[in-house]
Amino acid sequence: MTMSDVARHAGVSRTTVSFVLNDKPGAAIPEETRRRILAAIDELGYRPNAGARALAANRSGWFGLITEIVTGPFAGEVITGAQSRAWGDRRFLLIAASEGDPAQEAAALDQMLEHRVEGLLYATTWHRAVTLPKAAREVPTVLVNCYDAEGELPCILPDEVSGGYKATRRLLDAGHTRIGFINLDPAIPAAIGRREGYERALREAGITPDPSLVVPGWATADSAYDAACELLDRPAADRPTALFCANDRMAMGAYDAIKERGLRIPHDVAVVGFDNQELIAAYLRPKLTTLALPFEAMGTKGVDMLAALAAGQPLDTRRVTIDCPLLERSSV
Amino acid sequence: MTMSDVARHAGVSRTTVSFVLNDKPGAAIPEETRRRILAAIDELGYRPNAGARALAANRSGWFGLITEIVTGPFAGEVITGAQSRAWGDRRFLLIAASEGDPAQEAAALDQMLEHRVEGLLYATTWHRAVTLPKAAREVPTVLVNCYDAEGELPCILPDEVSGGYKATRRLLDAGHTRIGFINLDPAIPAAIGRREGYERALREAGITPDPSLVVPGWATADSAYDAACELLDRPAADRPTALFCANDRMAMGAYDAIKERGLRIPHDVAVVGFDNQELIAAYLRPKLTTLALPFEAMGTKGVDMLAALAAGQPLDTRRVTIDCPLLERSSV
DNA sequence: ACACGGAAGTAACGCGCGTTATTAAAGCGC
DNA sequence: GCGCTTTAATAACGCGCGTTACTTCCGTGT
Repeated sequence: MTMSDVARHAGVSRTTVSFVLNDKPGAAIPEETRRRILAAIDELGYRPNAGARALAANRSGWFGLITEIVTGPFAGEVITGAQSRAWGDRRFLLIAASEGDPAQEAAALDQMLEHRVEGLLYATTWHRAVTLPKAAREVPTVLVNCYDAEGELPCILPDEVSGGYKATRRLLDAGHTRIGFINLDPAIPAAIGRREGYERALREAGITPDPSLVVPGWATADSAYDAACELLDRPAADRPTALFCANDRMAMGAYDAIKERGLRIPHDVAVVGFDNQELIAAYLRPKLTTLALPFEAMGTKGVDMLAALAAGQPLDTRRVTIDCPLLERSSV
Repeated sequence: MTMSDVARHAGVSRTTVSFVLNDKPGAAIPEETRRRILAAIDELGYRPNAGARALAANRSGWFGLITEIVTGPFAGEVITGAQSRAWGDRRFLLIAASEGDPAQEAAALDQMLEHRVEGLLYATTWHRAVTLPKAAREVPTVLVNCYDAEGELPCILPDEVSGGYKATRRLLDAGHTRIGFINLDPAIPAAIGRREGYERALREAGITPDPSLVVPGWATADSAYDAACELLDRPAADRPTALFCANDRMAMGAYDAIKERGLRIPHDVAVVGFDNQELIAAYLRPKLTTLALPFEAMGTKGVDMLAALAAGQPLDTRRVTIDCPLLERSSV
C-alpha cells in the first residue's frame, strides 16, 4: 500500500495525494478531488510510511531519551511526561537505558544518532552533576534532573529549596516548633537544597535552626530508623514533635521508630517525606504527607525545550527549576 | 555526511562502501580497499542513516511496545528486558503508554503501523484477559502478562500456580503448618493460580487446606491489615503462625497488624509476599521474603517470540509461562 | 593465440515520499 | 479572435541506501 496505489485508485497523480495528505498551502485542491482521495485512502487502508516521509522531508521526527534505569519509579514518569508532549506534536521518543554503564550509554547514543534524532533528553535518577559523551554535542541536548559541570547545556531541575521550605512550612503551620530533619548525604544537591529550604522556613517563623536536630540518613530506611531513634530519645522537653525526612524510604524507617515507642502519627509526632514514592507514601499507615518530585513535568518541559532548540529558536532560560508540589495525606 | 561522501573520500564507488558496511557475502573486497573505506568513515565521522537503510532494505527494525502505564514499577522491567534483547539484534522499541484509554491505544497503534513496526508487544500491569484493537492483526503480536479471550494470540504469563506453591512450600519448610493466606480478588487469574499453588503445597505436605485461613484482601494495605487482624485474633491454638500475602502492599498491612500485637517477624509470625515491589519489600523491616514477577524475563521472551514471528518461523508454544523466583529476605 | 573463470568494482534501479518546476485547461477583458 | 492570469494537476528530481546486473582486468590452461 503506497501513495501511488492511492493515486491510481483515486484517478489522480501521486503528487496530488501528497498535497492533500500534507495540507500543502498554496496547492489549490477542489473539494471534490480531496474527497475522492480521502475516500481512496480509506478504502485501501493506506498508511503513510513514516520512515520514507522522514527521509524525503529530512526530518526524522525522533527525539532520543537516555535514562540510567527504566526500572525505577521515576524514569517512567519522565517518559510519560515526555511522551505525552511529544506524540501530540507527531514526534516520537527513542528510549534507551544506560544501566549506568558508559559503554551502553555510548552505544545508545550511536544508535540514536544513526536514527537522526533531532534532539536528546538525558535524565538521571537522582539530582546530580553529569558529564556526557561528546557525541551528544552533535545534536541539541537537554538535561533532566541533572546538570553538566561545565554549565554549558540547558537543564531542568526540581526546586529542592522550595521543596524543603514547603515541607517545613507545613509542619510549622501545624503548630510544630521543634522539627527534626533526617537528611540525605550532605554533599548532594538534594540535601543541600532541602536543608536550605528547611532553615529558611524556620527563620521566617522566627526560629533559629538547631543543627543538632539535623541528622544525615544515607537514604535507607534502616539508617533513618537509627536517626529517628536518636532524635526521639532526646530528653522530652527537647524532643522534636515532627520529623521532616528527606525521602520516603527514610520516612518508612522513621515510622517504625515512632511506632516502637508507642507514639502515634501524626498525634504525637508528625512526619513529612520527600519524593512521593507512591508505593510507599500511599500505603504507609497512616498515609504519608510528602513532596512530589515533578518528574512528569520535567519530562514535558524537556520536550518543550528540545522542540524549541530543534526549531532553531533560542531558549529563554538555560536552567529551569520546577516546583515540587506538596501532597497532603495523613501524617501531619 | 552520506555514503557518497565516504565513497568519494576513499576513491571508490558508493556500492563498494555499502558492501563493506554490510559485510556483503560474495563481495570480494581486498583488505587494502576495506581499510581505506573504514578509514574514510572514521575520518569523516560518517554514520549510516538508519531510516534510509530501513527504506531501502524494507526492514524497519522496529518493534512496538504498548503498555498501560509506564509509571508503575512493572512496565519499566518489561521495557528493560525487551530493550536489552532487542538492541542486541539492532532492533528498536517504539514505546507507547495507553494510560488505559482506548483512544490513546488506537492512536499509538496507528503511529506504530506508520512506522512499519515488524511486531507488537502488548503488556498489561496485571495478569488478565484483554481484547486488542483489530488493527493489531496487521502485524505479529505477542501478549505480555495478559491473554486474549479468544486465545488466538501468543502470550507470556507468570506462573502463578508455581509461585503460590513455592511461597507456601517455603513456609512449610520453615516448620509452619497453619498458614494464613491473604488473597486478592478471588476472581482474577493471579488469585486463582496462587491459591491453587498454596493448596497443592499444603496437600503435598499432608495438610488439608482450611478455607477459613484464606481471606480476600482487595490488594490494599488497609484491607490486608483488617484481614491479618482477623486471622491473628483467632484463638491461640488456631492462630496461623505464618501469613502468605498475595502481594507486597498487603504484606505491608499485615506487618502493621503483627507488630501492633507485639508479635515479632519472623519469630512469632512469618510472612511471605508476592510481586517483589522493591520499594516495599526491600525496605520493610524486616525485609520481606517474596516472589518476583518475572517481568524482565517476560519482556525478553516477548522480543524473542516476536523476532521468530517476524522472521516467519512458527512458534513452538503459543502460551508460555515463566517461573516466579523466590527472593529470600528476612521475614521467614 | 584464444577462451575462460574469477576478482574487483561500478552503473543503475527502486524503496516511498516531499517538493519544485512545468503544463494544460479554464476564465477574463478587450 | 488574442494575450493574460488563475486554477488544477502532473512529471521529474532527490532524500540515503540495498541490491542486481554488468563491465573490466588479470591470470590460467590449452
